[in-house]
Amino acid sequence: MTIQRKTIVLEKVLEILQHTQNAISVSQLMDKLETIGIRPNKTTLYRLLEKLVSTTDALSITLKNGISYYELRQKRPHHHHFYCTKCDTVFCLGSCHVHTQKIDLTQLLPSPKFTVEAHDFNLYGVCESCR
Amino acid sequence: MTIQRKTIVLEKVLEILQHTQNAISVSQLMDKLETIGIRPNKTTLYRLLEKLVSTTDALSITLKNGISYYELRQKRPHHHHFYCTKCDTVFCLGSCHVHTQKIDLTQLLPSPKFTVEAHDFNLYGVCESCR
DNA sequence: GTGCAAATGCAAATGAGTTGCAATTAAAAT
DNA sequence: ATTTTAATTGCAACTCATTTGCATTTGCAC
Ligand SMILES: [Mn+2]
Ligand SMILES: [Mn+2]
Ligand SMILES: [Zn+2]
Ligand SMILES: [Zn+2]
Repeated sequence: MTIQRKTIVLEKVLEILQHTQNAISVSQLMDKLETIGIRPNKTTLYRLLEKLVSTTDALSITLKNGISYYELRQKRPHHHHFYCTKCDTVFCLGSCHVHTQKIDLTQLLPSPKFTVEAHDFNLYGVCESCR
Repeated sequence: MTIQRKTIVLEKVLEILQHTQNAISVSQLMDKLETIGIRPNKTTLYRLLEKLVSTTDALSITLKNGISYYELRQKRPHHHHFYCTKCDTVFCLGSCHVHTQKIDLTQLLPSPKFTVEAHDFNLYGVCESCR
């Protein structure tokens, strides 16, 4: 373990992740970087995001379109997402209802001997500006 | 629209889908077909499943591993799934808590003007027999 | 039997994501 | 300041589920 090198790409990616309300995909990220004149190699970008996830600075969610979207953990506690099928934007939702409403997942299981390690919950539909 | 042809593959696939408790992937389906001596072309299988889905006889769920799992609609009303990360089995869960507990999704949205068309909810963990 | 749409098979393409490996580069050690 | 070392980058090739094009086969209707 040594000190992680500072890079322009890392800085800009963090900046973009900080300033967006949404979770974003690699291709959306590449597009945003392109608008500020940065065209990173996609392997580099995947590796950077993988590192952010492994250090728990970021998390990724994967939707049923098979695409992963990334966001910084620091921004919000555990919550879920809304995917707009028109504009492909992934909006963050309010606090997870499973936790706020203390929903007992055990009673949904085929057997109480199942161990639940994670859950995901996604809404699909059309966002305000796409209506 | 004409009458759909009967085929051995279709019959056997329906039979397998009928008799399993779980939602199954194309590769799991091919494995099961192979044990009864049927080795269908994978394109054919994909097309068959796509047809079952388009006629609403079946539905597919896609998990964060990027793989789609299929099941017959007639078997159960709307519900969600548990994915065992050890054996890759997708178990069907009890009735959807969003409906049974009348959870108001609107309050989770960034704005009430969002239109929710669908939701999915998946549990990930270890099943009874894999513990 | 003939005609025709449905079904099938094969190879090639797709597309997100990954991997191997060689080339760069920044930081640490000298 | 120069060398050493390890992190970072880029490129091409690869993976793997799924899709597509296209030519061939097969049931069903007449
Ligand atoms: Mn979020
Ligand atoms: Mn099910
Ligand atoms: Zn949650
Ligand atoms: Zn539900």
